[in-house]
Amino acid sequence: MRRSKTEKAVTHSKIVAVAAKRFRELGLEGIGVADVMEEAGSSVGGFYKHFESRDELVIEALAEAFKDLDRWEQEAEDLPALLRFYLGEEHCDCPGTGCAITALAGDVRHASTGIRTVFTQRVKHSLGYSADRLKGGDAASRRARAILLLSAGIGGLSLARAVNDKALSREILAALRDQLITLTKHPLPRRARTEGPAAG
Amino acid sequence: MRRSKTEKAVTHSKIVAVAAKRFRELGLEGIGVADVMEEAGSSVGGFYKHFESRDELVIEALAEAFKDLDRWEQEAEDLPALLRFYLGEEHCDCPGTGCAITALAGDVRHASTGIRTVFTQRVKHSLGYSADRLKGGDAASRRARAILLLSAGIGGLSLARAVNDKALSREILAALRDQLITLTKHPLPRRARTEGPAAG
DNA sequence: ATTATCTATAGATCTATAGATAATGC
DNA sequence: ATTATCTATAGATCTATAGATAATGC
Repeated sequence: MRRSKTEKAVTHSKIVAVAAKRFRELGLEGIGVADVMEEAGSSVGGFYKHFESRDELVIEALAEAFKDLDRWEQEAEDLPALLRFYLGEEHCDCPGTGCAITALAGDVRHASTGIRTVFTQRVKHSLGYSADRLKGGDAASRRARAILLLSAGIGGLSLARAVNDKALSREILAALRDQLITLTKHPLPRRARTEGPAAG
Repeated sequence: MRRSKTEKAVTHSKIVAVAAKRFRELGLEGIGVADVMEEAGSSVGGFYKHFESRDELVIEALAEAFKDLDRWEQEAEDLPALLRFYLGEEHCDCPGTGCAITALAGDVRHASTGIRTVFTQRVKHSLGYSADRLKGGDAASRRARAILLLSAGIGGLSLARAVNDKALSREILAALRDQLITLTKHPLPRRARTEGPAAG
């Protein structure tokens, strides 16, 4: 029954890989430890020799899922190409292998501090990535547009997935692809700075 | 122990009101039937004389929560005013009394068909509302911009709430208020229509 | 007689732990 | 001897139901 240390590491990786997929697909509360272990080819009892708690698995699974983002960022030719993928129908239909920020933003609000911290770091990274690659405008404009692009991408993909109507889902994706790609190239018209802190 | 029919209706309303608040605050799986009943001043056993299932409560609670959206839409002076509220710090800090689309978009993806259908209807309504009030451009431009505004609003608010860093949260809200208000007034520059179906 | 609500609980989860088993690694 | 994994289960949920209680409404 006992395996070697290298085999344990393989088991560990399998568990994290399954979790990284299923948490994105089903939500952070959508699958239990026992089912993750079974899908990884192990049984429940061994779980706590790999992780101190379920939360620790979530944190490792998040880090694992973020590696997909890293890969897409590295491989994308430019921001428009990344957006075409990000707002594409395949990405929309496969949350389990897709962006973990979008898949889990809603759940992270209710999660532990550790989970939220890992998530927050990745959001900061993604904003920096986009801001560095935007065309036109000054640094502040690019930073603001990065926020707009990320927000619209996350919100649009979340909507397209939540909604029960395929035509609407496709329409949302297409409209965002079109407009967000435009926004990578041109800054928005500057408007009079009437913004106070925030309206109640 | 038994109460009159009118009193039962009051009890029913209390249950739905508590659920409408707590589901937005804690997520659709974040609070159980027993706790909702207790907070409404009743006990678990009576629940299924009011609702056929927990799902039915969720559907009624969603409808109740959407009434807040109706009210804001009616009372807002114009779209910029609505956005200043929607992306304001108070709304961000109080999901329990805020927009149910944003609060529950992530959860709805994993919910039953009945829940998703009610949600979808409301998304369609909100898109129509925004499109009707946008300035500039043709109907297609306004429809597309309505999608962009709703997506960015939902995504930005979700991010601002998920993130662990108050400064970042505030920055996201401010950047979106600024840019989305601009987008209510001016159409985006038209770009060459190179969009195919969707990239893989 | 009907029924709105209550207490109590069945049955199905889910996280975490206990103890056994058998292979690794000193 | 140590330990990676297994089976089994404790203990804490959570949805839904059963049966009792007492006030409503015919």
